This record gives sequence, C-alpha cells and structure tokens, in this order.
Amino acid sequence: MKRKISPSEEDYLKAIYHKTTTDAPVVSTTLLSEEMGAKPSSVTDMVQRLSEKSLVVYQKYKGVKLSETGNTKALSIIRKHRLWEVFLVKELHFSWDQVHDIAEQLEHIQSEALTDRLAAFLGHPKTDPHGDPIPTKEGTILTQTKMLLELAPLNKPLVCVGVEDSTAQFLQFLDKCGIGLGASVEVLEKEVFDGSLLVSIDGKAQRISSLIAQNLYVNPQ
Amino acid sequence: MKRKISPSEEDYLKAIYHKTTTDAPVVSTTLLSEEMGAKPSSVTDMVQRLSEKSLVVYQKYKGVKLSETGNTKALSIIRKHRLWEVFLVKELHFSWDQVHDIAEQLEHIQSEALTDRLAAFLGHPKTDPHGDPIPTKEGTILTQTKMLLELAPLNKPLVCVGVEDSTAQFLQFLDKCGIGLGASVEVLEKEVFDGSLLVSIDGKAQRISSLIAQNLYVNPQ
DNA sequence: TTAAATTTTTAGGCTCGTCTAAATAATTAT
DNA sequence: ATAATTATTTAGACGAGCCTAAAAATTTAA
Repeated sequence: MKRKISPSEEDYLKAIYHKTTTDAPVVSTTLLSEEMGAKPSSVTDMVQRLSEKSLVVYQKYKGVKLSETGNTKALSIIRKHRLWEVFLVKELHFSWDQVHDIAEQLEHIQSEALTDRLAAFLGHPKTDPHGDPIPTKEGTILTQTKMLLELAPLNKPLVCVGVEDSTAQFLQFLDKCGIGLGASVEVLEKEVFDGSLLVSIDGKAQRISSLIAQNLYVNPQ
Repeated sequence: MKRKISPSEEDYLKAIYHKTTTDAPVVSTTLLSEEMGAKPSSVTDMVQRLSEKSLVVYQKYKGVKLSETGNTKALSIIRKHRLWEVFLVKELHFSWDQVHDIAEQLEHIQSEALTDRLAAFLGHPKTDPHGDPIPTKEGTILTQTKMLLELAPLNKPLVCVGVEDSTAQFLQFLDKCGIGLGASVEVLEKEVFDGSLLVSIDGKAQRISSLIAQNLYVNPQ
C-alpha cells in the first residue's frame, strides 16, 4: 500500500500543489502539461498512476487535485526545496537567482534525518531566499499576509517581503534596481499612464514599471 | 557526441573504478553484477551502452575498464561523494557510519558551482570521514601511504588513518572500541593462536580481533 | 584434447515515463 | 440544438534499466 514515490512523481505532486493553491482548486491536464513541460497525454498517464497510489484525486475530464497524503508529500518536498535554497544562499553564498535549479535536484534526496539536521543547522528558518514560507516538519505552512506592491497604499512605510515571479531574469533585474528582501519601500506616486510607480527603495527614489510592481510583495513596516 | 550521464551510469562508472583500482586492471561482468546488485546480463547491457558512449573500454568475454573520460567522470563523482560525507559529519554532526547512503544520493547532484562552493565551504578537505582521499577538481587523487594494522610493526607509535571496510557495522564496532581516525595506536603483542592483537588505543590497552586488524589502516606517528 | 562445467552474452519481456496519432468527451458558436 | 472547435483520453511505440531463459564462448577437468 505504501509504494515508493519517484522523483518524477514528486515533481508532479509539487506542480499540482502549486497550481491548486494559487489558481483553482483543481487543475487540468493541459495546464499541468505546460508546468511540467510534457504533453497532455503524458500527464493523463501519470495522473492516473498517482491516482492509483491515492496521492491525488482525479476525475476524468474534470481535473486533478492532491489527496491528503499527496498534500503532505508535496509539502515535504517544498520544505526540502526551500531549506536547501536557504543553505545555498546563506552558507554557500549563491545569489537568490542561482539556487532554484540546484534545489530542484536536492529536494529529491530521501533522508528525513538529513532534512531535520539541515533545518537545525540553518536555525529553523521560516522563509526561503525569495520570501516564501518553509513548511514545518509536521506539514503546516504559514500563509503570511502580504500585498502586491502594485496595490500598496501611497506614502506608507513598507518592507519588501517576497516575489511572485522567481525566475532568474526577474531576480537579477531586481538586483540591478537595488531591490532585495527586507528593503524599505515607500510608494511616492502612481502613474496612471503606464501603471509605473515612483518609489523610494532604502531611501533612494526611482521609477519602476508596473510589471515589477505586479511581482513584488510588501508589508507595512 | 556528449550525451548526458544518468545516475545509474554514474553508479556503474564508480563501481568499475573501485574494482579496477583495488583488484585487477579489468573487471568481469559477474563481479560488477555483485557490486551493483544486478544480474550479469543487465551489466552486459549497461557496459555496452557505456562503451558506445566511450566511457569504458569493453571487450566481450574479457571484461571492462574505464576510458580516460570515464575515469575523470568517476573521480568527479567520488569527489562529490566524499565532500558531502565531510559536510554531513563536520557540519550536520552525523556519525561516520550514517553518511554513506545519503552521500550516495548527493553525489549525483549536477552542479559544478555547487561542488566548488561546497569544497571551499569545507576548507578544501583532503580526506573524507573514513580517511579516504578526496580527488581534486582537476581529477588527481592522492594514494597516501598507509598500512594495515595487521602488518604494522610492534612497539612503534602509530596513528589510525583509515578503514578498509566502511560498512556501518564495522564503523559502529570501532566506535564501541573507542577507535577513530587520528587515534594513537601501538601494537604491544601479536597473538599467534588467533591472529588477535594486544594494542594500546589512546593509551588504553585492549585486545582486538584479527578481522579488525585487517580492516584498519595506520601510519607511523 | 576433448568433454563437462562455468561464465558471458543474446533474445525477448516488463515497468516507467515519455511521445505521436487517433478517438472521444466537453465546450463554444452558429 | 446541432455543428464546429477544443480539451482530454486512449492506443500503440520507444528508450532506459532491469529481469529470466536460452545460446554461445571460455575455462576446467577427465
């Protein structure tokens, strides 16, 4: 009843987790196929296998979502991924745009003892280098309150707490703008014409595009 | 021409490396099959694939050995394995009998940058927790002089520098006897009857079986 | 040196995770 | 409401990495 889960299956669980928590409660095979870089027919195959292992709830033509055990498994993988990202940035001094692909591999290492000790070694961090919360060993994940900079109020002291897009491209661009997690932000002006914002980042005023503002999270300071 | 190497292929290269450096210059498929926990016919299959990729030199019915590129690849995997073992023991405080299986997984992580930074983080260690030398990034490996305790001279100050058998069982037994790398050892007496030795370990005299003495390496202090 | 025993390879099959092409269900538009 | 379009699943195939059974080569023994 407790068959082993392959790295590929773990990747699917992760993708289903992300799609069903950010968008709808159920995800279609086509949407999943884009996420996974595979054809929809391949996804159908895999989803049926995962369903037989009771890791997902799947209804033909209706879409798929995680089962209770599938959710727990997904959170455990995400926990490992984010812990390794912290290790790579904090201990090995990688930059936040370099760690995703490596963590993508490290997250599949199977050893509960390793994960436990890594977490302790890092001081049980609450968030990863992109501001995303790290699930606990018990499988609870905090959904911290945060708002898109785009929707933030004018002239209030804010702090940058996360990114929506964590591709290397976006992160490197943020670096160029001097924007990182923990930076002090204040929206000075919203431009109606192109949606751009005049903001103060750690005291320095600059104009940022609406695309950035749509992918950056802040909290009241 | 430069196809990717799978984890399984990496495992074969590693096994061929170990068999052709400790025993004969060439290894048979049957011997490899024992090392790999697979049937000889499966090994023949794999070895033929590796031969097509020019990673090994294979002659039907004659055995197999690593090619130049295969050797380089094997050393790179062994380097990663041993670096991770150091990390697990030194940083995460695993004991030396717990790290092999985890390192077995970590050695397949593909990122040269990660290996480089890990090595730097650890201070470019020369040996792993079992006393085995860590190949350099350039692919050179030191064959340090060392002798089996069994063959060591009487009444000379020695230091424990390695193990021949690194199974958890043997290592745990060494722990029980208070024997670890760096321990001061002196052979006080050799018993002809059963081959056991009366030795002094860090000043404490004790009798150890010939089986231990055959699996423990020492150097003059 | 020829026959028996052993080792090694070949042949064919299985599962996993992917693919393409074809069939079927669901949705959208007329 | 039915036809056209789109989404999804099924069917059949393939490579990787393993298996078993049978064939072939090598080694050992008579």
